[in-house]
Amino acid sequence: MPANPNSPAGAPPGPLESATFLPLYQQIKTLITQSLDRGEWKPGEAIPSEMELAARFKVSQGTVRKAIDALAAENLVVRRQGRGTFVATHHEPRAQFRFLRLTPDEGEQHYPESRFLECRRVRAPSEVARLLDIKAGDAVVLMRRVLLFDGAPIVLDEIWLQGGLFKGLTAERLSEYKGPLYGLFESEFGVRMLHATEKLRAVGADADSARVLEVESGTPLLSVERVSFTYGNRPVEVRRGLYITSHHHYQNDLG
Amino acid sequence: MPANPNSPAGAPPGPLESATFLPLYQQIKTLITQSLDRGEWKPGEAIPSEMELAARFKVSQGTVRKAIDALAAENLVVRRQGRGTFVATHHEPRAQFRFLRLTPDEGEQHYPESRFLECRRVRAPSEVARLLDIKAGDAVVLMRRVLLFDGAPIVLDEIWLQGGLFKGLTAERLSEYKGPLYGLFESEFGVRMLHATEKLRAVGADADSARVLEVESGTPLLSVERVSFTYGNRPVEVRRGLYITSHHHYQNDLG
DNA sequence: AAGTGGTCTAGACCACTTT
DNA sequence: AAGTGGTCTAGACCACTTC
Repeated sequence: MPANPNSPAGAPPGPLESATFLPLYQQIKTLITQSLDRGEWKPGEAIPSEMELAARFKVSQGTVRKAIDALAAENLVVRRQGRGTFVATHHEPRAQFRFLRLTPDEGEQHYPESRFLECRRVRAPSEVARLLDIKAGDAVVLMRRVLLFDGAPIVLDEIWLQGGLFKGLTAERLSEYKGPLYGLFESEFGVRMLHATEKLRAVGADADSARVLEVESGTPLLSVERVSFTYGNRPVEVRRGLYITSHHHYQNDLG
Repeated sequence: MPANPNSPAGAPPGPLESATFLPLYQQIKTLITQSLDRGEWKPGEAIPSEMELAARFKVSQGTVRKAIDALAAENLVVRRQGRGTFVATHHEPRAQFRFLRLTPDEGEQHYPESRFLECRRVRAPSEVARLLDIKAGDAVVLMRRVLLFDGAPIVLDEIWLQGGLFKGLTAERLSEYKGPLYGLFESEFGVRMLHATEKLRAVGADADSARVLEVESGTPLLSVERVSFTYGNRPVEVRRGLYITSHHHYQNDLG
C-alpha cells in the first residue's frame, strides 16, 4: 500500500484528494471541523470513535488520531479516555475562565453576577462593522452589562453582536439566564465562540463609566477590546470591557 | 516485543523505568529537558537526530518523535525539516516578540531601543524574595530601564534577578549590548527564560514614573508584573513594567 | 546520495469506562 | 466483555536540505 495518499498515479481521486496538497490528517481535521460547524454533533455530545471516523474517511486510525489531537489542542473537542471525544461546550466548568481572565488578588476565582443595563438592535458604527466584517449600518445587537464580584461592580462591558445571528435576543431573555454569556450564545443561537483577540490599555474612567462602576471620574481602568471568532475565523462579537483593577488583575501566561 | 515498557514481569528495570509510571515519551521528554538544562547542547545548536536519540534511549523513533513534539510545542526546541531539531534561542527573530506584547496601534512592530537608568546589587525585599523563591535579604540584581519606541519613552521597567545567577552584570555591560535582554541572559549567563506569568493592571503614574516617561502625574499606565521561569519552573526574574498605552496596546490572544 | 524531519499505515497492548 | 482513547512499535515513503 502506498504511503502517499495524494493521488498516486492511476488511482481515482477520492473526495479527500482535491487540488490542495495538504497532509491527509489536516484535510481530515478540516472535514471534522466542517461537521462541527454544521452542527452534525452538538456541544457536549460525543463525536464518532476514531475507528468509525477512520472507516468513514478511509484512512488509518492513527491519521484520524492526529487530526483529533489538533482539534483538542485548539479546544474544539475534549478527549476523555475510555468514554470518547466530545464537542467542547462553554457550559463545562473547565471552559468558564478561558475567556474571563480577571482574577481577584486574594482568594479563589469564582464566576461573577451579571446585571444587564440595556440590549437593543442598532446600526453598526463603521469601526464595529469593520471588525465584524460587515457593512457599516448593518443590524447589530448592542448590549451593556456590569459584572459584580462579591456584589461590587468591577467590570463594565459593551458588546456588539452580528444582528443576523442573534435574532430574538432581548433584555428579558438575558436577565433570565444564569451562567456565562457564551453558554447562552451556544445553546440558544447555535453560535460557538472559539477564539478571540484582545487589545489591552490603561484609560481613565469617563463620567458615564465612573457612575456605573461607582468610582471617581478619571480613575485608571483596564480597557479590554475583544474580537471573538467562531468556526472558519468568522468574527461574530466585538466587546469593550472596562475593569477596575485595584483588587483584581488580568492574568496572562506567556508560554 | 511487549508494548508496555513499564517493567514487564521478569525484565530487569532499565534507567527509564523508575518508581514513577509515566508514559515512555514523557520520561524521554524529561530526559531531553534535563540535557537541555545541563547545557549538553547550546542554544542555536542542533540536538541529535531522532534516530540517534531513539538508539540512545532504546525506544522507537516514533516515541522520541512524540517527546520532541511536546518540547517543540513548549518552544524549548525548534524543528526544521531536512535540517534537524535545534535548541531554541532568544536571538532568533521568531522569539523576539514572545515576551514583548506591546504593539503600536498603527504600523509595524519593531524592537525598541533600551536605555538603562541603573543596575546594582541589593538585598531582596520580602515580596521579591517570595516570588523568586529565595530568602528576604538574599542578593539580587536590581535594574531599571526605559524602552523607547521611535525615540519616545513608552515603557519603564524595574527588574530583579537572582543574584547568584547573574554575577558580573553591570550597567556598563548592559549599555554595550544591543538586542533583547533575554538574549544577553542566555548568552552571557547561561540562563534561558522559558515561560512567564503576568498580572496586568491599570494604575496612575506616580511622580517618579511620570518624570521618566514624560507624562503628567496620574496618567493611566498599564502595569505588568511578570515572573519568569527557567528549566524546572525555577523563577529567576521578577519584573514590573509601566506602559504608556495611548498609542500602543498589549496584544493578547485567547486560544 | 545521504541524512533529516514529516506523514501514513498496521497491528499490538494498556488504561479506563460502561454494559 | 466490549468499546473507547492512550501508548508503543516497525517499517514504508515523502519533502526538504546539505554534501
